[in-house]
Amino acid sequence: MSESRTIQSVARALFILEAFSNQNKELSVTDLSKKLGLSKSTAFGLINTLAEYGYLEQNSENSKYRLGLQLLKLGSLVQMNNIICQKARPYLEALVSEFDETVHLAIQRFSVVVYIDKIESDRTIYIHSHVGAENPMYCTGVGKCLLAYMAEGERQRVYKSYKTLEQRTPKTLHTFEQLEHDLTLIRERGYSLDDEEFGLGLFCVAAPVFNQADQVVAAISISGPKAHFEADKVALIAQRMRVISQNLKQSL
Amino acid sequence: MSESRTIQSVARALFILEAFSNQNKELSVTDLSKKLGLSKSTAFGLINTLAEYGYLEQNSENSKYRLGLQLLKLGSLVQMNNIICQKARPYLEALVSEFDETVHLAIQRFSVVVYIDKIESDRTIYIHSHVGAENPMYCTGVGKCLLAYMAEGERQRVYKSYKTLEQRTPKTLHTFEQLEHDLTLIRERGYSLDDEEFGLGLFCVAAPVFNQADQVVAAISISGPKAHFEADKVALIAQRMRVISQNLKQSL
DNA sequence: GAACATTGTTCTGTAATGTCGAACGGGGAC
DNA sequence: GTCCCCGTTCGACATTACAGAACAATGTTC
Repeated sequence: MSESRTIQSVARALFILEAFSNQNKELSVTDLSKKLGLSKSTAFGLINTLAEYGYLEQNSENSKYRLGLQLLKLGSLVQMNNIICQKARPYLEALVSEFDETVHLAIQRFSVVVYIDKIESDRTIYIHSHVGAENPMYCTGVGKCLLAYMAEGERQRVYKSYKTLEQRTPKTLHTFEQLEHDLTLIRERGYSLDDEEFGLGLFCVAAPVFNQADQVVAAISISGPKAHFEADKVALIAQRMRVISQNLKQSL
Repeated sequence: MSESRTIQSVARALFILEAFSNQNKELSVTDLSKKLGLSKSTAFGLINTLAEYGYLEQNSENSKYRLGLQLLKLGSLVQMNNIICQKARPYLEALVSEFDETVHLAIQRFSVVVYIDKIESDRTIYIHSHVGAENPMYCTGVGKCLLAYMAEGERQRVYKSYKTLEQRTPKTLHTFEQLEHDLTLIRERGYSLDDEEFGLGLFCVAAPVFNQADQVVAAISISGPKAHFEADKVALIAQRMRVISQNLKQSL
């Protein structure tokens, strides 16, 4: 839309926040000024403002900055305000306690999925997703679910945004024909499977979440090491998922 | 410190984010411009910038704005980067599953406690705290724990920031003598109790979390309806808490 | 159904504001 | 002690964000 009226200093401040990551937990003024191509004093002004209001915090030992607690507050506010999160939480908890695998709740945003809730199982270690993280749609359980049930026109727009379907593993569906075929399958049985398409050794069962108008608004998934997912267990999970999907529809 | 170099437009943008709350999930441009005393066009520019980068989202139905998913991402990043959260999580989970009451992890920030993690029990409904939320120190289990073990000088500074100790319930410790007495008690037994001091019907057991240098860095608590906390159960909880406190010290 | 009110959004001139470069001051490393 | 590097402050310039009015698009009222 109107990228016209974006306020420079605000945008720069937001870039500063986004410069932080798991790899860069702490950044100095000079780090940030280089990263954004700003003068040190400009960066300092922005950083100082963010710090003043709790969006950044300064480590008193090395005087570097890290993300502040204010973001925790706002982040959890987002989650609480999200009606889908609220309604789905109990079902996610039930899934974890029944199957002891990590569960996710995800929604679509542009051409990717965003995880909006997650409960980890104790016994899985190698899923390093997190709330707020983004992943491609074509190779994840939740993503394929959302693709399968979204409006045709919108799916085409998502497709356009993919130049190619990067083959993350040998099993990744990397042509649009394969993908479309899988989506049909998903619609037929009401749930999606990700059999090492996103990562080797990773298995995932996902199901769509509809609102009362029958539009997909989210997807839930349960994922873990492939070894844990024998055929009959998958069938059981799928059945549970379908029930959850139906129950959730009533309340959305 | 230097409140001097705060950049106006950035500060205003942050105020916009902070205008949202549980009561105000969605706000319009005019709402926000009035709330901040800005012209509509100024507010629009700021809002538009925030929306551009995912910090706000526009509801396509009523064209109002709400907090965006980018905040979810950053918020969860804060939590992940926080070493205390990471280390304490498993213990919190163990507490929930053993006692089936809501647990919190909190740290001090200026003169208040901030909850940095929380796991809810199914059976409690009336604790409406949330991650990122702030509460006073003198009348909460975690707050008193932190007060009890912090450096004398810092405690005095916190005291100074309290004009009076607002008596939230008849049981709230509302004089500094009462409070100091309780803090001594806490140090003696190694845990704190909040017996309807914060809210009627609410009981809470909390314990300090130390780093290896023996400084309090956080506190954990388990809280719920007073009726659930009989004397022998409290004793058991306190014992568990002490063990957790010791174990955590090793890893911090 | 037309007049109205109210909203989000665009436009434009103005001056306040954010920007940069340079300089300051403090803390380690050697 | 001397160096270097970093966070922080200063000052001058012009870029940038600001307010107010105008516009377009909704929804409301009679």
